[in-house]
Amino acid sequence: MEKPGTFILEARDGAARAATLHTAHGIIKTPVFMPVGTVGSVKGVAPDDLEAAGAQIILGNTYHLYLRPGDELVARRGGLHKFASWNRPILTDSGGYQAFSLSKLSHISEEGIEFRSHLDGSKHLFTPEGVVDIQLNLNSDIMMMLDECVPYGSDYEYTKRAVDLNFRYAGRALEYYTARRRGNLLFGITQGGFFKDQREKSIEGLCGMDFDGFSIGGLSVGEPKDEMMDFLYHCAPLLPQDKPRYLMGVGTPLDIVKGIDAGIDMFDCVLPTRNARNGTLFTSLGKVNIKRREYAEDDGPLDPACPCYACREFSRAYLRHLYVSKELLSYRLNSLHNITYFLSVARRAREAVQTGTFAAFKSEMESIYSN
RNA sequence: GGUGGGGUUCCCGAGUGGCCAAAGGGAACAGACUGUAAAUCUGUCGUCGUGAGACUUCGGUGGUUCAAAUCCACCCCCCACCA
Repeated sequence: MEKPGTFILEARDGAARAATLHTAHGIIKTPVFMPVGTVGSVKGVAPDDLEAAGAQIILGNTYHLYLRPGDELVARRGGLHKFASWNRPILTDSGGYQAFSLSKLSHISEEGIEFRSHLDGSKHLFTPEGVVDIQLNLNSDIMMMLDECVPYGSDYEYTKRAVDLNFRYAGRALEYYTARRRGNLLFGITQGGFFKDQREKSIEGLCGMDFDGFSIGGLSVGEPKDEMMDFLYHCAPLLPQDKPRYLMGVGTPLDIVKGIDAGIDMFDCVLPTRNARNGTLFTSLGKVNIKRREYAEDDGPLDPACPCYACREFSRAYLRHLYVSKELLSYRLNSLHNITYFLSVARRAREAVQTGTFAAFKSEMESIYSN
């Protein structure tokens, strides 16, 4: 077994890549989609569901797990893998995104990000160093640096200041971790808002540092889709070729395929699980709002091309009934399906890259989600 | 038979003279959701009309009034208690 962090590029098709990333809990085949399990649980499904769906790696969140149940408590339980009974790789986000999504409860300074807990209002300071410690306690395979996610609409001065601060956060996180390095990987997060020169500066600065991988943060934060794609295609090629590239928080099935097209290897998004709970299912035939009346007497499977338990065993009519009735099984089956589908999109993309048919796969996905 | 309470738009339920096509909730029908404070949120929800607006509606009938879901009379149902 290669040492954690080993990244092997296996195939390329245009800018799209197929690779393997070695971690302490196993090998990740990319492109990969990573289901989000913020508090140490992918909402609605159990680890055996995730394995059945083909999940290689899941996310956890530093901010949430630090607040509850506490990273030290998790450490005493033997780390997040053992605590949550998930033996495959885990990536933890740093909490930087929460400074953005919980901006009314947070304050960003040179020292770090101060939060008021959304649970009880208590104050907490996250520093680049402290966030590494928390993630070491969780023992995540891939740790993310504390970053400042620049909100859409921020002006140039604000963005520039954030990019500079982000650069200093990166240096502190890396220096701190290097002094106590174990088998965990630490990824840098590039920012830059919606100014290309700031994006370029952030990438140039971070990628000069010895991170194990690099991500693009701060996209899909409310900007128009065209703008997101413009920045994605501009930034992805600027990231190092020989390290994993991670597009944070993105996206729809088509976004993911376009991300791969731009040269991204890793994706995470709450969309498959959140939308599953809200009745929107992604299928090989496009988006299905399972609550719609038209499915009330539809005896066919949700997605005839999907091998998941929900599609194998149940009809659209039954899935609609479960959703409308707010049955707990609805959340599980819908989540299981969407996760299975997202994972299959990444897996098919990988196969397409390996066989040199990625362009055809991409246009197939574009036609499915054209409307 | 007596006394008291009640019948409101698909359901529950506010409303006791004009600001009422009628609060609120539910149901129904659509839509949103992108490093999860989200099993959440938004819209529509009498009919016709793009719209202004017009028309119909608060158990029934008749009446009072400029104006009635709201007041009066009678009638029809329902509930509780007493005989």
